[in-house]
Amino acid sequence: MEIKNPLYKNIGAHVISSIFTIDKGKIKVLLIKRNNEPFKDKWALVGGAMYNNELIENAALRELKEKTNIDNIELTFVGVEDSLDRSPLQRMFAFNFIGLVDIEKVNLLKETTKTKDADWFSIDNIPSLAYDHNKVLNQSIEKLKEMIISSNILKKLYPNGFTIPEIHKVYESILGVEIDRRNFRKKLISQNIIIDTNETINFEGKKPAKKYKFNNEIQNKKLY
Amino acid sequence: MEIKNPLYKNIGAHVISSIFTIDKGKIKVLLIKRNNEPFKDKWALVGGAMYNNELIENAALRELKEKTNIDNIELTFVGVEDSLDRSPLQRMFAFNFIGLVDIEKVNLLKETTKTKDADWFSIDNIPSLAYDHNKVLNQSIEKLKEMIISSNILKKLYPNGFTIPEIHKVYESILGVEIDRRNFRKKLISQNIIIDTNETINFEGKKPAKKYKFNNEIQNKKLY
DNA sequence: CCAAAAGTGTTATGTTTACACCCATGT
DNA sequence: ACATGGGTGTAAACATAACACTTTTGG
Repeated sequence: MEIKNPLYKNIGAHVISSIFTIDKGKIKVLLIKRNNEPFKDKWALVGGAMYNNELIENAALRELKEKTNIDNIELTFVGVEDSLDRSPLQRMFAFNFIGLVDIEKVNLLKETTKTKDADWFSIDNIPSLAYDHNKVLNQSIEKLKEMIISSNILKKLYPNGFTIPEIHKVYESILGVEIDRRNFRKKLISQNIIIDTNETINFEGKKPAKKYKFNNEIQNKKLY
Repeated sequence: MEIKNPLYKNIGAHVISSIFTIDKGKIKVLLIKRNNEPFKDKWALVGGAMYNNELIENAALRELKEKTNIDNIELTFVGVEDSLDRSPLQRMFAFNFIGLVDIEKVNLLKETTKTKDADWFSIDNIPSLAYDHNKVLNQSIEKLKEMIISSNILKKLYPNGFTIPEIHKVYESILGVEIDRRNFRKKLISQNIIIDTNETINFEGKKPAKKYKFNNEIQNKKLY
């Protein structure tokens, strides 16, 4: 039994991933430069068209691997775009995801048959992107703000530990507010969210800063 | 320019709405009994197939109106189901929504050409449903739990006011925890989330209870 | 020695939790 | 008059917010 009425089919789907990282205390997103029409030579979020025999999230993971070499990543679903004309070829849904990576651990492919470049962009300096990717990225940034208030994210962004001034700066820049240094530190320590490693590293200051790690026993605690 | 590769198309979409209401202090969901194959005579959430020239949310609103006569309702997107075999006919995404209605204001259609019955079911007594609707409903209930901790929901469920014992019971039953009566009341009043209307009505007790209404000046305050 | 960032403590205020008795009404 | 649910207050624990000086290091 097959559906004959064309009103009910002939839709496709894009999968789009906003991959974020922290680079020297600044939040950045991964963009690729397209090598094919449509939008040839435009920067874009990482993604492509889903095959109709694969699951949405698997399609997003496959595209990520093909176009950037990133794998072993957890994706979080953000939402769907469904304007009728968002793609010039036919109606395409866009399923949007967020991923977080440690920039040190990524072995980024700069070129593939479908991409001619790939790079990290500060989220306050994003060029004009292909398709509706600027809109999609804004939604992903909003979602990231919701996610960052949950302590879990520390583990994904800083698997090897972090300093308090470092994450303090990240929280302020993502949330867009000032947070008192002393209260921020006190909260993370008194609520056992982070653990002192007894090492020190240099972040931005002359004076080295203590290195902490995320406490695995605390799951998903709301920070702000 | 048209996409030729069948790998990229021939997908359709269902839109599914879990419509909740409060009936005598109990949370209930609206189900319809199907009148057509597949799943003829099975209970199901309200929904149907999206046309490929309409927006997802509009499709959900249209199906709601057609099958239950409910309109003028705000839908909240919950998520997507995408298993390859969730529909017997062809691959169909399912876009799932939540809606909240005042049971007093609904003029429910019990029968249409596509439905032979419609009724409200307590969420702890749900029959076996068509398609993957049991799974979808469970996800919607989880989302409802997230939504109920935001004060905004009071306005939608109780546009005409409510008593504190009434919503206390609803919060306990949806969240599945006990909440101290005194502290619950104190929180809502001291944080100006609700306003005394100086009327009283009977809920469950012999003694009439004070009627309150949601304070429109407070938006989206987290309760728990 | 000094500039620049890291580290630290106290107080006041607000929020949350725990807990027990009286009140108004219908039967 | 009594059973049923509605209404109320206080104290302790905890969380948040505001605020300024000292320490360590590289240059």
